[in-house]
Amino acid sequence: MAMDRDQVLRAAAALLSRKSTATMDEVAKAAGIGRATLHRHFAGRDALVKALEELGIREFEGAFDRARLAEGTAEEALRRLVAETEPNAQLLAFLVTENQLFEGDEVHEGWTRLDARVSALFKRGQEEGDFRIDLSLAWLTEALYGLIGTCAWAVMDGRVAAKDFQYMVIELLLGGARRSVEK
Amino acid sequence: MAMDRDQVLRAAAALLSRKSTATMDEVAKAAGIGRATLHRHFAGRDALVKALEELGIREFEGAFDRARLAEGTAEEALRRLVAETEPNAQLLAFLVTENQLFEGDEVHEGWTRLDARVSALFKRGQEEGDFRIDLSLAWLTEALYGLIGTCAWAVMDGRVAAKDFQYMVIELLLGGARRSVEK
DNA sequence: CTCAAATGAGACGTCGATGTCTCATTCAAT
DNA sequence: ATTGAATGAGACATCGACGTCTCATTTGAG
Repeated sequence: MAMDRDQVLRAAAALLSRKSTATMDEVAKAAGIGRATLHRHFAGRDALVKALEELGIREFEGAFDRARLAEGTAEEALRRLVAETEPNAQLLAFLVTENQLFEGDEVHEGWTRLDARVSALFKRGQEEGDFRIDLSLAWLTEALYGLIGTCAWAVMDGRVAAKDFQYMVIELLLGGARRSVEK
Repeated sequence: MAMDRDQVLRAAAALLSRKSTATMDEVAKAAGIGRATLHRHFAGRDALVKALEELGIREFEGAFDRARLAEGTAEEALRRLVAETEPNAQLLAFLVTENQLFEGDEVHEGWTRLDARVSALFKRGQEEGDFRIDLSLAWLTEALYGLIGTCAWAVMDGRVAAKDFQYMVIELLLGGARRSVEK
């Protein structure tokens, strides 16, 4: 069975999101190709992870574009963003935890761009009076990634229904657990 | 230099929380003991991780006890819980991501107990009208762990100030990012 | 159909981490 | 001071994953 390089990447992403220590052999099996062919596409494990990172960045830049973060209220934009992000939530979870390992290494420039876009969205929300100003932009950004990743894991483990993903992430992120009076 | 078994465990926890792929040799160095001695304490890497898991469970059971989850409002109890959890937030982050790897293996019974206590706290909050009922108990529990771990990482990376840890976690978890009218 | 390119399966050799072992040294209790 | 236990350093074999290579087979374009 022959697969496009992108299809291989997506299969690898699906596997590695669940089992980040999976062997190259397991990745090849999961992609339905031979290990040799996998090595023909990606020089090694590092190259594979780097390619996954770039796939993720591509996907999320696309998702950010589709979410039209500048339109409507910041809250509406954030809702669209979570919705657009859902298909790649597992990949995000993988990349976020993977990035924890890179200590000294410089962070991929693409992440900086994405962080800046998220941060700008939260900033707009704060300036327009929709979001709290006592939570730092950096923390709101991290919390968004964290909640998406956490919920992706919870869905994988069956603790949260897949259909509830968007609702759970966005409602907790926006409204929190406290029951407010006007609700 | 001789170290107590528990001191070794804490040193290992501190290292592995930041670099989960650290070598047994690195762990030994970090603990200030020889690799042979490390092996005398823990049969192997698996045994070390299992011991770390049990240390974590012990610590968190203690933290839960000190937080007196049954007293006061659920919100107050949750605030105390986050405060008591902070010293071991890195360990929690490590164990949560590590647990993602155990696929078929059964989950440690201690986690089930802890999950039940957190879940019961959120349930109490829902029944007393303090917490929203449209967010499932399982999700609230996962989100608590996720936000603690995410914030622990953010602090390690310097994106969030250590002194803000409790505030950022509890405020986002309870109130969310939205600016509500009565605040 | 023909043939060149790509693939899959497997056989290597390499390397790093692991786990065991030995032995000299240190530590602590007596 | 003496002695037995614990430790640190290092040697050693093992094992798993990796990366490269070969070769028979398949694929696909002409």
